Amino acid sequence: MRFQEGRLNLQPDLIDMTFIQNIQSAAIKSLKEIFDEDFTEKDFQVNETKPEFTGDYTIVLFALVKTLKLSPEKLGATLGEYLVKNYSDFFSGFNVIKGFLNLEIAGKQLTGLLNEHYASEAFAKNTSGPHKKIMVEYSSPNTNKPLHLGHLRNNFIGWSVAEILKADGNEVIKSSIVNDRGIHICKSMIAWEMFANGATPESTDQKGDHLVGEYYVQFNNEYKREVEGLINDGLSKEEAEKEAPIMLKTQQMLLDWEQSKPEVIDLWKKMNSWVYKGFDETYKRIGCDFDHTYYESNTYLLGKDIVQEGLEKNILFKKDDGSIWIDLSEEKLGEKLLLRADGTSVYMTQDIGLAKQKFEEYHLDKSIYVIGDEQLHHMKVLKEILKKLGFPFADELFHLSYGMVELTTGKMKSREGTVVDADDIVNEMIETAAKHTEELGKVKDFTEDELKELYEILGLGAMKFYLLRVDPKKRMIFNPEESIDFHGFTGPFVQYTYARIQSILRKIKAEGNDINAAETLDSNELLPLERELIISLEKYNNAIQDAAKEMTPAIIANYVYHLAKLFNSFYSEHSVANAESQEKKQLRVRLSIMTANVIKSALQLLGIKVPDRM
RNA sequence: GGCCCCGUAGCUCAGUUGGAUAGAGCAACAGCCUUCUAAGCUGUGGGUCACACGUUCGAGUCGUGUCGGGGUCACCA
Repeated sequence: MRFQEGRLNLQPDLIDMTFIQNIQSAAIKSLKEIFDEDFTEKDFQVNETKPEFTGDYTIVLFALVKTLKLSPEKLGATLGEYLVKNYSDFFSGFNVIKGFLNLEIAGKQLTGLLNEHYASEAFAKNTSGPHKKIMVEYSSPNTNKPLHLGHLRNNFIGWSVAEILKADGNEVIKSSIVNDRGIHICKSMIAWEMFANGATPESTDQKGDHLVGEYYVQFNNEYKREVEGLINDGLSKEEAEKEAPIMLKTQQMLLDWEQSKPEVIDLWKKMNSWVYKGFDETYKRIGCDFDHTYYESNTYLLGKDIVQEGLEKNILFKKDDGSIWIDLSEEKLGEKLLLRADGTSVYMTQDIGLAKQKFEEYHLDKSIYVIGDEQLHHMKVLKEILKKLGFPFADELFHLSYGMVELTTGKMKSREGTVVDADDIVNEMIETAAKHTEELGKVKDFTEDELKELYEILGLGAMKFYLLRVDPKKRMIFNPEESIDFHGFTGPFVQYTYARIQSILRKIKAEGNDINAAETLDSNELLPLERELIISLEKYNNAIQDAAKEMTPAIIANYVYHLAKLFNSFYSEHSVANAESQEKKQLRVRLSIMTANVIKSALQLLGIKVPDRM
């Protein structure tokens, strides 16, 4: 955020910063001038002032007291006076309570911020930023079953983190690796051959991913049945699991696939295409997109040459049976197999190859993997192997791990069919949105299409906000019995605030006012809620930076909720259209426009759209 | 068993590099629509921040230990 030059008598290098950064800089400079002591921003804290005290920002003095050998009260008074005197355009007052120096930001500074930024839709987005090239891999589905609630969390987090990193000034490539081969894919194929009688998405009027998923479940039912039968015939559990005919058939199919047997490849292509079509529909609906899609069927042989090289350099070693390993016992990660005795590769081998390919293809500075936390160990090992193999990019791999979504009734398991299906839950949310909207009856003049669009905006808004407001790394519990709320700390709450602001602006325009009148406001007298709102708007910048640094959309969700909440208080307390004076009206119009812009922008980072009416 | 993560109000979650009397929403209760949309606003009740010790001016936050929950330690992906 920029302060207007000339308005603020800070040094030129202090201009391009947030309020907090400005306060830190001003304090450091003042301390140097008063006491001739050098401090950095890490030596003391600048916080927001707690509501029960007067002031906007607070400098915590305790840490400075030791060095300066002054009482906190004396230091606070000295520094406060100096700051207000020398930065009079920025600070209008101060008070000291115990070790806390509370500072008030000058009203002029706040109205100045409004004047400059209220109409900017790109407010707080970083355009001069680090410009790092970052790949965010997310979603990465299996083609043997439809997406469920856990995948939605992954998709929303991945998409949103990518957008947040863009807003923080980086170039971002969204990618996905489709897990389209392997024994699990063959399971659905075998079951389809055995039980489907040629059923297709068209013949059953079903989404392709759902159809294929059904046969994956059916495989497991049949497998279980066969194993039980064999155990009854006297086989041990292990033997039965190995000998079950359906499993033997599946393993044969995997071999046939690897040898490109035409009828297997044809079936594989056919069933995969059904799934892709289904996925595309879901992705489109939930607003996910990818700049590049990798397919495991193309990448599963990657990494073999790297392993050979590693062997030649003695970084890896060969066991008597010919299998190739890496020794990570120094890192307390044990030994890890990289190539089987028969020369075929494992999951890790491919990940090594793909990591390298990504960095080389895109010249990345950083590669982020949005993957569930059950793979923390795998990703740790991957990173360590790459490091040992001498790849400099190893340090730039980042596993953005997120916790499982669990149900109140227990874990979701695709194999057992105990999942909350992604399409189902999205449909439910949209239906709920429709129900609420109809009950309230505020948009009776909407056309069918307008209503449909509104329901999608609200239903998906509720859904996305619900999954994104929680810190990704924490696992979360979902109660399928209770539908996701539309009141309180929710997407629709924030969307509602936006819609109400649009309503205000419509009214003011309808009265013949120009809401973009060019005159500059110079009011120094702001009411408490007006002050709080501007200060809250200013913090959007911090929210983006923090969210990008921590890679968590939850920071944006919390920020925008608090902003909306604050605006709602302001809304019920003060009138915009019937403000006490023309000047107040102008101020509040700008405040409303800027709030709406920031809400729209922040929700956009979460993949949530805003309605003009609801 | 080894390693990793988590434990904050009845429930779901915030709580910035340690800072002032730990905050929201839901649920409960009480108010507020003749005034820009009540999907809203205002208020009340609700806490041994799992437990113990330690570090220090100060600990929900850092350290050690204990208890409880989860994950992982595949020639699966």
